[in-house]
Parts: sequence; structure tokens; C-alpha cells
Amino acid sequence: MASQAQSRSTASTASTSSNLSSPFGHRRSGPCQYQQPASQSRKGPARALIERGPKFVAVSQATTSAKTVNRNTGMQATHSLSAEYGSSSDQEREAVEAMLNFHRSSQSPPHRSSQGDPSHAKDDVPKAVPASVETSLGADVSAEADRVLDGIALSSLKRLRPCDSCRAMRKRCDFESGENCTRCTERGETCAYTDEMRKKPCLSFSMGGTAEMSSVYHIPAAAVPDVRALSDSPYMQQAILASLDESPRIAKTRRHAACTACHTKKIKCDMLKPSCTGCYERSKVCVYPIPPQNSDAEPRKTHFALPKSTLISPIIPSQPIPSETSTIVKLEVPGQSLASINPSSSVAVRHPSLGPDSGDESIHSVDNGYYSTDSAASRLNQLSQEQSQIDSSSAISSAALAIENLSKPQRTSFPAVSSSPVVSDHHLSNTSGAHRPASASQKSTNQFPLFNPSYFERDPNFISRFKSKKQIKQAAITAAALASNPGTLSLADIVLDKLPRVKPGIQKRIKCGKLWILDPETAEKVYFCPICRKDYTTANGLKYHLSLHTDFHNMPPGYYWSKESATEDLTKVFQCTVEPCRKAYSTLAGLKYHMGKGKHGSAEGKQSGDEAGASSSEDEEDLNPDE
DNA sequence: TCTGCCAACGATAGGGATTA
DNA sequence: TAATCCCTATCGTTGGCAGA
Repeated sequence: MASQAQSRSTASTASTSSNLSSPFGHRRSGPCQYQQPASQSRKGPARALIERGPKFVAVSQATTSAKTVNRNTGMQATHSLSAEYGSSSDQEREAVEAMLNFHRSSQSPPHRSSQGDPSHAKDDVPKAVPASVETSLGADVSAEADRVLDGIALSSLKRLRPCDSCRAMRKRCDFESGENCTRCTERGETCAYTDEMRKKPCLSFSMGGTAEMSSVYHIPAAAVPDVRALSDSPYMQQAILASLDESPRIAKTRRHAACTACHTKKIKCDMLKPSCTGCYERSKVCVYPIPPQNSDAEPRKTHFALPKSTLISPIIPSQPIPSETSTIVKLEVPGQSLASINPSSSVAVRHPSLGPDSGDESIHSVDNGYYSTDSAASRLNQLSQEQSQIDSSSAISSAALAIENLSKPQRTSFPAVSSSPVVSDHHLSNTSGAHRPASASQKSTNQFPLFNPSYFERDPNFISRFKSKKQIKQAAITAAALASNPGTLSLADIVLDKLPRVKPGIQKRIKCGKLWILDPETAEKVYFCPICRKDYTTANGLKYHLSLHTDFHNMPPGYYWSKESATEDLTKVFQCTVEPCRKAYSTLAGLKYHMGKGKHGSAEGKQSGDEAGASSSEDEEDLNPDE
């Protein structure tokens, strides 16, 4: 714990230096606690990995994710872009390089399409993509996208599914060590992906997004590597075999594994027992459905799920530990020696969901969620080691970042992402000053921030975010569209996709009555708006805020964005259509209130802006004299 | 101080993509 | 085909601010 504090202190010092000299005027109260991947270098992970070795080249380049929502049509398309490729041949590497160069060459100066055009809100042509993209990209998407996808994803698909061993054990396969997953590495084995274990539909997937998307996105031929040359890839051969396998499959009914509450709420259930994290945090009773007695299938387990026979904790999280559980050793703090644990006795380990850094009983009661198992103790030990690594590496990386910032000139507008320093995704996000202009006084001169693929060179693990080939395909399509017409994607979605996953200890929550709230003592506002520099403690807060900056792209009927008002105040882009009111608001909600409950409050006003705008203010006041 | 207005937070329902 | 859960929209609530 002392070393941890020391690391924090060291990092804090570095961070302070960084803050003082940050070209973005970014102030932070704490150090970055995130681990910098060892594979990263000043060259950036993509180039570094390309040059590092031919065996398993991981390229992280030109990654983005965005979601474009057209409110008029209701069409929604999620794009995720990544080019982190796992490949094993020169051809694959060349393909990767081709894509990489394409993205590099296609980065153009920022611009904001349709800005200031009031008619933009009524423009229903582009659907999810601006018309400029459509005209510049043309058609013939799907085929090209398929080719790209085959090239960039087939060799990496191996990493999208568990290896045979993990699959047989029903364990999570992390693929962390390149060719081998951690589990196989520890066992001295090599990950295998045999035909028997293969999941059949790997190769067959449908075009992501929508028909509109497919008609407007086009990947330039120059950017498309000749992926057909990759057909000798072992995995591709497997995939082809898979696609040819038409043998009927026996339909199996999945077992209800999530707890009842999570199942009902349709939220992720980590299936921890006796209480999943969701129920634990809500102080609710976690109930799992009783499996059928004659079932021969073993229920799925997470790596924390333990045999019921070893459980010593109560089902109800708030219930204290029974006193009979004699040899309980509370391993509250990661790093605590495990030597005192008697392997033959029950060992109480903190609920894994509490994380490694939440040892304070005022924050999480340690009476909750204990497990009795050696594996849990082992896991705790692992968490301890991970935490210490994070602490040490974050201190180093924070110091490096501070040095980098000291040597950089001051910037006055939204930075188009420098080539340095190379930081991890978490680091990038946590030191969000990397996206923050100098000061709030420069707000009015701020450029509309653009997506720049090099943002995501910093995230070598980006591929892990994709769950399917379909998502990768969408990413490839988006990459091409974006590269051809940068700046056209939703700011909110681009930024939000890169939000940090705040680790425990950074955003602790405390129990406040019935609710769990962020601990004001420790909560850091790690989420920053790149436009106005407002900061938020939660992703949701920033998400909401970012929508305010982008909603004018898809104004509902009757509302429109006023260029004139925006010139005066960029934050007030929602203007009342009623003459002579024309009051402007910074949010759509504000204008809605204005039209609905506010000055123009009326039944008509609550229906649509068109109707509200068409009706006179006198009529509305007559209808609602009280308001 | 009160009230109206606004911005934002947090919880939740549920559509639907994905997976087993 | 059922289960999982990501993701979005929506709603209720809270807190800050400005004007009365």
C-alpha cells in the first residue's frame, strides 16, 4: 500500500508538471493510474509492432467508432473502426501497410460540414452519412468492404473467439500473448483452433448498418489490399471450410444463466454468486433461476463463479457474515500477503466486483460477497500484482507525458492529435487534456473537433472491442468513409467511444441512502468535452453534454440551428421559431421546455416545433394563461 | 427568499444485435 | 431459437442560477 501511495505521489508530481505546462491548460487533481502497454513506443504501436516481428503483427491504426443517428428517419448505424490486425505473412503485413498508408494519406484539414446551414436539419438525403460523403464515395460498397474485411479480419478473427482449450473449459480466452492466450501460455500449450471446435458462422455475416449506408460508403480501391492473396492463411482456410460446412446443427436451448434481476433488466450479469455485481451494488437480492435437475449440461461459469459448496457468504448482500465462518481472512487490500491464509480452511475474499482498490469499508462493506476458495485468493493476488504494475507504469508514463508536454508549443485550438506522446487509451482519456484546448476563454474560437485516426494508434487492444466480424466490417467501411471525408462523423460518438473505462479507485461510489453515488472525495472529472472543456465525472454526463453540441445536426421539425446565434454563442444553437421571441437555447431540451412548458407552452407546442412555430404566441398564451 | 428555468445526473425500459 | 446484454431514449429528480 505504501508503494502504491508512493507511486501515486510520484505520478502526481509528474502530473502536476504536466498540468502546469500543458498546452491544453488541463488541470487534474490526480495522477493517471493507467498502465501503459509495454508494446508501445514513440513510434506508435502500429509502426512499432510492424517493425517488431513478422509473426504476429498487431497494427492499431486509424481506429474510430462512431454512431450516427438520424432522428428524422430513425435510422441508426453504429460504426466501429479498427485496424488492429493479427497476421502472419508478408502479404498480410503489406495489406495492413496499405490500409495504414491509406488512412495516413487521407487525413485532411478539419472542417465541419454543413455548419451554419439551417437547411441541414431538413436535409434527409444523407441519412446516416452526409451528402458530401455520398457524392465522394459512390457505391459498390459491400463487395469492396467484404474484400477489405477478409483481408484485415480473417487473420485476426482467431482472436475473436476462444481457442479450443478455453472453449472446452468454458473459460475466457484473452489472446493476450499474441499467438497464445494466457491460459495456454501458462500451461505451456499452444492455442489451437480446430475444426471441431470452430464456430460455424464465423465467415458468414451480413452487411452491417443499413441499406443506406451500403449505398453511400465506398472504399477506394487504392485502399483495398489484395486480400485474396491471403487465402493460404490457415485460418482463412478454416473459415472457408466452415462456410462450406452445411451439416445440420442440433438446436440447443440456452440455459438461463443470468440472475433474474439482470435478465429482467436486460443488463449485463457477471453471474457472480451469491450475488452478481449488479444486484450487489443495488443492494438487491440476487436470485438465480434453478436449473433443471436432469440437466446434464454444466452451467456456465465465470472465472469468479465458484462451486456453491464452497460459498460461505449469504445470498443477501447486506447480511453479515455468519460467525461460524471461523477462519476468515479478510483480504481487503491488494498486495496483502497471502501467506497467512490457511489453504485448508475457508478463506474469505472480497467480492471481486469491488475491485482491487476499494478496501475502504466506508465505501464497500466487506461483509458482502465473500467467497471461500483458493482460486479467489489467487485472483486477489493477481489483482494485487496488476495494481502494482499499474501504479509503477502510470507513474513513469505520467512523467513521460509531462516531459512531452513541456517541450510542446502551446496550442490554441483543438489539436489534431500529435504524433506523440504515445499513451494508452486510458492514459489518453484520463489525461484528457490531450484533447483540450488551452482555456475556456478560447471557447469561441474553437474549431469543431475532428476525428483523427491517429487518436487510436494509441490503443493496441482496440480489436478486443469487436465482438464479431460484422463489427469489423462496419469499422472498415467507416474507416473508408471517414478517411475520404473526415469530420463528418458524430462528435459525441467518436469521443464517447474513446471514453476511459474508469478503474476502481478513480471513481469510487459510496452509499448515500438508497443510492450509490460518486464519492465526492475521490471522484475525478475525467470526462471532458473537447469543445467547451466542461468536465464530468461520469460518461453519461459527457454523453448528454456532447449531444448538446451535435443535436443541431438533426433538429426536429420546427427547430433549427441558427448560424447567427451560434456566432454569438456557440452553445445556444436552438432557437425558438416563434416571432418575435426567437429565444435561443444551448440545448434542445431547453428549447423543448420553452416550446412546451415555457413561454409558448401549449398542447400544440408540446407536439411539434412546426405546429408550435406556426401558431402565434398570442394564441398560445390564451390557451395557457397560467403559464 | 422564492420561483422559474435550465443543465445535468441517474435509473430504467426495452429494441434489437449478437451469441450459444 | 432462446438468452445475453449493448445501447438508446426517456423520465424523474436534483442543483445552480437569475430575476422577481
